[in-house]
Amino acid sequence: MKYDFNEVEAKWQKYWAENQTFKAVNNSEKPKYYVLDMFPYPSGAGLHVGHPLGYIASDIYARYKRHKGFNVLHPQGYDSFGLPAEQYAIQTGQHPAITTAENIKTYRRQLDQIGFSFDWSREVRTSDASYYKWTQWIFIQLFESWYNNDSNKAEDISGLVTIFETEGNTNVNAVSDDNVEVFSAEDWKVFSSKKQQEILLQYRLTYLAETEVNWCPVLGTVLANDEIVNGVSERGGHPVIRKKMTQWSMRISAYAERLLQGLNTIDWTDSLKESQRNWIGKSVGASVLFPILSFPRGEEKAGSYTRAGYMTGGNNSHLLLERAKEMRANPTQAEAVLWEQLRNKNLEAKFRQQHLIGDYIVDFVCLKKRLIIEVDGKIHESQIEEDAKRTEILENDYYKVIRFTNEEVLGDIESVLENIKKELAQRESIQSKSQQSEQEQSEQVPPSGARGIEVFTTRPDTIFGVSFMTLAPEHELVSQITTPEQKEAVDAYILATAKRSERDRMADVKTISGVFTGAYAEHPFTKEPIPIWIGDYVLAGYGTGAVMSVPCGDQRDYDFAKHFNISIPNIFEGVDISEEAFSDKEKTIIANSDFLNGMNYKKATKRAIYELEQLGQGEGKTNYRLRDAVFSRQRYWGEPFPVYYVNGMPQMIAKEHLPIKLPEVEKYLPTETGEPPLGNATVWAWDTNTNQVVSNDLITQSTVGGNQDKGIYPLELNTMPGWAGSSFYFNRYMDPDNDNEMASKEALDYWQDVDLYIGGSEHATGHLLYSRFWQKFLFDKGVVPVDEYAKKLINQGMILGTSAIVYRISGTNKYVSKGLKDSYDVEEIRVDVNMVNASDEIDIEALKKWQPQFNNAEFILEGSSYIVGREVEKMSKRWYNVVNPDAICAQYGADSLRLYEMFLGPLEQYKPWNTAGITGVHNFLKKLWKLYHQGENGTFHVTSSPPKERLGEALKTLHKTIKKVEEDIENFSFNTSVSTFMIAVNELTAQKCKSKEILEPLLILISPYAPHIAEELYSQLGHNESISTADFPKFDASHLVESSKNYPISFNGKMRFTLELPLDLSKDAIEAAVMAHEKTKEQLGGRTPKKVIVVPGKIVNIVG
RNA sequence: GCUCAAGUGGCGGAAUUGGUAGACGCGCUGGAUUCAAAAUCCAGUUCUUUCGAGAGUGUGGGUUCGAUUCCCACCUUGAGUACCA
Repeated sequence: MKYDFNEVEAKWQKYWAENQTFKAVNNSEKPKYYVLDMFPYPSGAGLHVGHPLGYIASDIYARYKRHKGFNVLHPQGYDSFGLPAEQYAIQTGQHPAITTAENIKTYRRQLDQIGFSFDWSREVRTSDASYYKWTQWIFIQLFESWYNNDSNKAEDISGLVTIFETEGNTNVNAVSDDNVEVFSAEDWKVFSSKKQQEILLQYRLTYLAETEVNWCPVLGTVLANDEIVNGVSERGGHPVIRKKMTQWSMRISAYAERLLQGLNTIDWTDSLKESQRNWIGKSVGASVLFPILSFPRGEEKAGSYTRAGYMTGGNNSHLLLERAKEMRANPTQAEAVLWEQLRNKNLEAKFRQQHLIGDYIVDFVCLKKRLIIEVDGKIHESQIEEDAKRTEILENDYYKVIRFTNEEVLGDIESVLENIKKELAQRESIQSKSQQSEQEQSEQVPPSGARGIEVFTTRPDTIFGVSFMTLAPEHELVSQITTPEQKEAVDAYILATAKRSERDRMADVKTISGVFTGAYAEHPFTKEPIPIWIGDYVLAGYGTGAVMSVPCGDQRDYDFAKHFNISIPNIFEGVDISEEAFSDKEKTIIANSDFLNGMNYKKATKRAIYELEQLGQGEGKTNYRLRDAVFSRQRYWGEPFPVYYVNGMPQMIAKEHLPIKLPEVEKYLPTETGEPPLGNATVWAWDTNTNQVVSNDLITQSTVGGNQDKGIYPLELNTMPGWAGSSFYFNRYMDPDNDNEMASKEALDYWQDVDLYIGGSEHATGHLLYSRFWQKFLFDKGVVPVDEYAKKLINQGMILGTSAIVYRISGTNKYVSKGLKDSYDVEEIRVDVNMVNASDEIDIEALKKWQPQFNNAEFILEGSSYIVGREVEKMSKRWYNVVNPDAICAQYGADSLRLYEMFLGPLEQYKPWNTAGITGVHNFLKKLWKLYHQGENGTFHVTSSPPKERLGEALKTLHKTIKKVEEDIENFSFNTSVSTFMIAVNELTAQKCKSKEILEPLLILISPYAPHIAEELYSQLGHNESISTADFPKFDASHLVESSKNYPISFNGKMRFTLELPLDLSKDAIEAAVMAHEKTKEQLGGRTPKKVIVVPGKIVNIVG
């Protein structure tokens, strides 16, 4: 009987499908084991031989675990939302759902033919509404949550609202936007609903915010940081620019520390953990506030300012103060007149002139009554709008603003005063809590201004080494602090920086450039003025966009200081800094630093932070590089948001109305007005009465809130990014058909987490980070039972192509064989690898037919054949080096493909594919088959009564194999177990073993790797059940006990000959036996050895 | 630049509590079988060699009786990240 692999494989694939052999149950006496593959995006090109590598490895492990008595969950599905289907739709008009369904069909066929033991009953597709219902649900959960730093977890937003209602937000320790205003419970209660919603958005774990995003004009969408490679889009390599847009974001930064710490609890590869650590980018140090001295050195010293006191200006208060001073000195005529009346407390209220409130200078103010009086001259139209805005902001802060014109004041001062009196009488004394605390706070700030430049540093211990500060050119303070003399130079520099693209700036790191702003900051301890520079080596996007420059301790600062001749004070004991900066923390001893003198890095850091805190000018701080993740995409083929807008504020659709299905559109391109593709949908409005998606015509937006408001509102036009659906699919597999929950509690509690996850390392900072984030969130909310979803993760390496190259003699149609090419001037041309055999000879007839240019070509051969050149590179259509698994399966069978992919090399390694080598494993399978078909004419022949004489040897072979294969699988060393099988089969063949006692367990060992042939031979042995759950053979060490050892005898460490000796010999007896041996004497040539090393059971080494 | 991998025959690769380097397979060489080819089987295959032997795991040092394995320095390749303060 011949090994007809095609027939055998088809037979068993059918059997497995019909019997649902690999269906997992959600409860079992057996222990559970969850083996997961990263589900594929079903691309139009189908699978090439590189794709199944990880699936084969995980399948072997899953099958092995079944043999070991586990209830194994091994599911598969499709990450079926994505760009390529959409781009295909744009080109052809074909609906992405149709393309996707077709591609999935191809994938399924290709996967099936390789014989994977997937439980297809649990298949998920991220683009199915029944699936993305739960993607939408999780989005809503994130929206309804905030991150409480005190409990260190996500909590329900309603709890936050309760806190706001009872005590305002002063004591809330949450992860939120940076610029949240402080308010009291009273404040909160009188805020408009819209304002309340706006505030809550600043706390929610998914929030709508104007953010600077990576916009790709060609793709017409935003991209996440991890979707950009070298400044261009990962897909297609299109340029990417920065652009401000209102987008949904995910507050992943809230989880930065837990994402970092969690890495210590999971068994993932070091390189992958390292990638995530880098991406999170934790740095511990201090934030330090450097007050700004607005004047160049010498003109005015710190401490001589008017106390800012109750003044509440922002970062630029010092400048506004100057301006106010100026205005006070030069009042308009009307202002002067009115001030004359107000200053003398004629109205029994204290007024202040040209006073700073927030970021505004108001003409007159009575702080006690919060009444502001403005006197306007002739105002421009344009200013009316700004004044209105200003009034609104001030009124939000409980000020009342009244305005008079110059004419009114000058013409009829009495009635003006009368008006003011009236207003004063109506205003109660207001001294709100927040105002009080504001006052207290500002009383404590240093005299030189309420604010300054905040920097982040990891080396607060070097603070006495600061000799200048550097701001990013984009820093918001730059324009405010620059002195008139420096303005021109600074503007020119900013312009020059802005012109350079991100890429240029990255590429050119050597050129040192920067400009002095003319302004100075004050050192927190020495109170010395420090010049403030701008330079493009400081990045606006990291930390605060400003650094305290310590040239003696940081090479970039050092280079900058050298270049611009700034002093480089040395604050390190016994260190020479004449050539370069000294950045070693370990050896640091601080000097010339007042109270830090003599301390090491650790001590000095602690002390410096303590002293800064005493001054109120700094604190210990941890900074993370991880940014919040933008969650909106301007695409069609993605999950729609369960969101509609009332008054511009986002509203969530209740869970029971999910899923919100993707609407039909005419065109998949952005609309003419620049809206995302969903802007083309005509039925895309939410009816809050019927809770249905309805026609856009019904939207009554113009009368929102009014009598005509029918409760029908526009839906969100963006869709979710690719990583949304893949961030929880591993949980969904546990209970994929559940329509009421993402997965039932029972299913989640039973399966818990993934025991083994196999996939590519390219997802290190994308999918693998986002999914950990969602898992932790779901854990906080009590949805899932564990906060890390994958215990162990292995990255399979990539299988590379081996391109074939022919050499055309330049300017001719002649092609020269590889060995002769050096005598000619040639061009390399890649040709289809499928025409090349194992000896690198190309099939010339096939080549002639392959492309017309070869039709009449002339070939200069080596001997009788044309040898091609080889190049290892990524498998890709453009290199003609793609090998299709369909062809391999047809020619050699799935078992051969599986074995060969494993045999190529270690799983994690990148390795080239060369189809030629597959004959080796294919021959092995044929030999294996033969081992069971040694009867007449190759009929099946296995005996259950063992021939005594050879069974001992066969048992040794078997148990050696059991031991090795078991170790190999546990260590994911699949390549070596294939070798082990070959050795076993070679040995058993040599032994002419026909015994069932040996050949049956052997099949179980092989079955995870080559399941089809194993099933077939197993059934021929008389079994009616699938081999898949047969018990894994038990290793018995007693079969491997040896009585003697073939000792290698080495001289000075070089092995010269071997000597067979009994294992129970003593050290001395071994030495005696070796020394007595003829060859030993020969080697020594009469010399006496200095020393003889005997390691019983291992080696003998003779020195001398 | 930094971080993490990795460097072994013509090729993919094996071997690490330090103990016979090159398992297994491809390719190649020779032979058997065949009219011939395919297929199959057998033998050989790290390099050099004066056939005694000598050298050899990226390079140079070191530790050791003994190093592919441990230590130091360097080179090369791949991956990630990048003026991260």
